[in-house]
Order: sequence, then C-alpha cells, then structure tokens
Amino acid sequence: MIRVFIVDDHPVVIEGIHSLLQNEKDIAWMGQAMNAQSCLGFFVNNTADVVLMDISMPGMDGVELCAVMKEKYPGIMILGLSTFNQGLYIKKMVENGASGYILKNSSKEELIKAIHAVHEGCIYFSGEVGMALQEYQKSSMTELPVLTAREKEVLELIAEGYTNPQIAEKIFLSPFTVDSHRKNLLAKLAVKNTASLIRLAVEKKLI
Amino acid sequence: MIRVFIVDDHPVVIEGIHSLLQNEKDIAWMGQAMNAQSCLGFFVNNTADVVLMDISMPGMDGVELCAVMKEKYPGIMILGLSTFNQGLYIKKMVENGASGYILKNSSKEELIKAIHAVHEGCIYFSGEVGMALQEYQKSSMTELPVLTAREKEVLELIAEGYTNPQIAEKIFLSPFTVDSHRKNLLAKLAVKNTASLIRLAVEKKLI
DNA sequence: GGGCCAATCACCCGAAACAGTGATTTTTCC
DNA sequence: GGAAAAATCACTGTTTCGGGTGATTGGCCC
Repeated sequence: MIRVFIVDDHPVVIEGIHSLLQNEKDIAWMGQAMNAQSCLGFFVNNTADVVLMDISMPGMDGVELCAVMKEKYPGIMILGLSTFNQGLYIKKMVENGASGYILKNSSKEELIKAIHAVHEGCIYFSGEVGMALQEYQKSSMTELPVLTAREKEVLELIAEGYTNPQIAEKIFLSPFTVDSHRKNLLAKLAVKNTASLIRLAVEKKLI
Repeated sequence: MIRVFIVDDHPVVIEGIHSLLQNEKDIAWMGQAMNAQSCLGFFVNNTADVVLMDISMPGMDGVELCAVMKEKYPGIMILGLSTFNQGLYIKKMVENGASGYILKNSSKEELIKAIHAVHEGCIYFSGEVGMALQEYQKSSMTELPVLTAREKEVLELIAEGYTNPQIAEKIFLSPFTVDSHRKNLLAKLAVKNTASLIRLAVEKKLI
C-alpha cells in the first residue's frame, strides 16, 4: 500500500489527481496541502510514502520545499508535478532530492507508473519530460569555440587556483607563454576576467 | 519490437544478458560489440532502438562513446551498464545523453523494465542506482560555511565578471567594503583566489 | 546591558591579472 | 612542400586582487 500526499495550490489539480487515484487498490490517499507551510504542518504528526509536489506555488516554491522535506524526512519520495516541461526546473527539482517528475496532463497510466517507480526508489521521468531534460543538457553545451590542448591544460590549472608563475613552473613553460594562453582563453570564450572564465568553464563542463 | 544492441568488453556479460532476453517476444537481439570502434562500425550499416553500454571499456570508454553515438544517432536510446554503483559515473553518463543506467547484477525484471522505459523516451534508474545518484548529489553540497546575504550578493556579482569598483557602484557601497566581503568569502570558503572561489561556488551551486 | 556578529569603511603594499603589440618556432593538414 | 594554426617567448604599462590591520555602527540574543 503506497501512501500518497499531494501539495498543489490548484484545487482542480488536487481533485483531478484524487479522482484518478481513488480506485487504485494499492494507493492510499493521505491528504493534501495547498502551500508549503501546511504541507510541513501535516508531516509533523503524519507521514506518507510518496509526495506529489507542484513546482510553482505562492510563498515557498516546490524546489525549496523539496529540499526541506528531504532534509527532514529522507525516506519520503518526492515526485515533481508541473504544467511546464522545462529542463531547468526539472533539473533543479532533482538536484534538491526529487525522484521523478511528471506533467499535470499525464495519463493515468503514466501517473501510476511514476508513483510505483518512485516508491521503489527508482528515479523516473516520463517520455516527454525525459526528452526535455536531455534537450536542456545538450543546449547547455553547444556553441562553444574549440580550445586547443594547451589551452585546456592551462584552463584546468587556473581553475585549480594556480597563478601564472605557478602554472609556468608546473608545465615547464615561460610565464609569458602561460599568460598568452590565458589571454587567448579570455578572447575565445568572450569573457573579461578570470571569474567569468571559470564560471563559464564549469557551467559548460569544460573542466 | 524493440531492437537491442550491446557493447561490453566482457563476453560473460554479453552472454548473460543475451540469455536473459532471448525469450522476450518484443525484444530483438541485433548483435554485440566488444569495444567502441566495432560498435561504431556496426551502426554504419545497421541500427537499433536501445543500446546497452558498458561504462568502462578499454580504449574509448562508455561515457565518450555515449556522446559520440548520441551526436550521430540522436534517436537511439542508450542504457548505461556497469558493475559499479557510483554517482559520478552515472551522472556523467546521463550528461552525455544516456537515458538510464542499471547494474549488471540487475534482475531480469529490472532489465526489461529499464529497456521498455528507455525505449519510450523515459529516463529511468533502478532503485539502488537512484539512491546512489541522490546520495552523490547530496554529498556534493554538504559541509559549507554559512554565507551572509551581502556575501552571497557580492559573490554573484563577482561571478558575473564585475570588478570591486563596479560592484561597489552597483550596490551603493564603498569599494573598500566590497573588498572586505570578497576577502571574507575567500577566507570562509578556504580558497586562495577568484578562480577557485568561482569554481567552488558553481560546483556547490551557491550561484 | 553586555557580548556577538554582520555590515560598513579605510589604508598600504606587493603580487597577479589584464591590455596591447610583436616575434619565432613547431605542428598540422591539404 | 607550403599555408595555417598552435605553441612558444618577450616587454611595457595600468588595473585589480589579495594580505594584513584596524575601526565604527547597528541589530540580535540571552
């Protein structure tokens, strides 16, 4: 028996999902909340196995609530719920501990499949969500100028916190040369200083 | 009918999975490869729906091969395969386009469930793998000193590439004050310069 | 009300980064 | 074998960073 709780600020969604689930024999409806506070209030004296959580809510949003819930009750599995199919939100939700993510217009089958998968400890994204997530991952890595081997090497060392003279010593080059590579990196990646260089490098997974 | 291909350098694993799948009516065994080159060779004249891919192989490893395959044949779904249950590898594999990941000691049911999910475009991680991935995410965010609101604000602006004087102007402070916050950031996060500061900040998702 | 700490501002100094310019050698590729 | 790209080194400024040191104010907690 899987005990399910839902947090969503739209009564229509709560009702809709409630009715989709009410005839399922292995799913028990534990209740609902319309905002983060009342959700946290519920779990003081109660519990559940799986929480369906809207990603956008007034006050504390789903992403934050997810982190708080997982901190307090690591055993409760969270399934993200949203009308939007956007990679960024999905990723954030998962980084904060959600085990899956489905769209509000999912079919009954998809919903139930997701609840079961999440309850078993699996991580699950339904078809369209999975696609969106992969598209998002891909989009964050395209359109990058090609860096040479030396440039990558220098970039790595800069990211590790070494200065030009230290890098020069480490890879047996003149500090002038290291400085040249550094300037080329700034130019190629179109950034103006070390801070934005490293940020870009980490975000685009160059290092 | 789901056409399945496998890449793994261990004949035992290939045999084992082949025998697990051979009685499945909706799964067609397309063939196998024992390294990246022969896998790429196969797909020049053939195709498949789902590729089971070992993560560690001699020569080009699964993570790289995954990226290449997805680049050339975006429609082919890739399911990572490994004996190790390590968050880092799983994450890398998914960042490179894999749609799921299972352990080599998975049960027949898990294997088939994963193949179906991946074929439908879903992203799927079986229970223990899902746990490992979440543990890994969590571990990358712990043990951080608490930053004050101002420090976070300054950190964000540094990461955007602004210098101390520019930041001072932007948030109406003395450049000296901004510099103080900056030095506090370096001290609190125990890093020696802007490069490592920004790297840490991005990796720990402070910005 | 006394202690704590965030937030603010101030100065000095040496080291590092950044901008600009130019040059030579080695590798790579057609 | 010759052009293009990468890799190397060099010098000169100016700006920014980072280390050290210290001070004042105001809010918060017990």
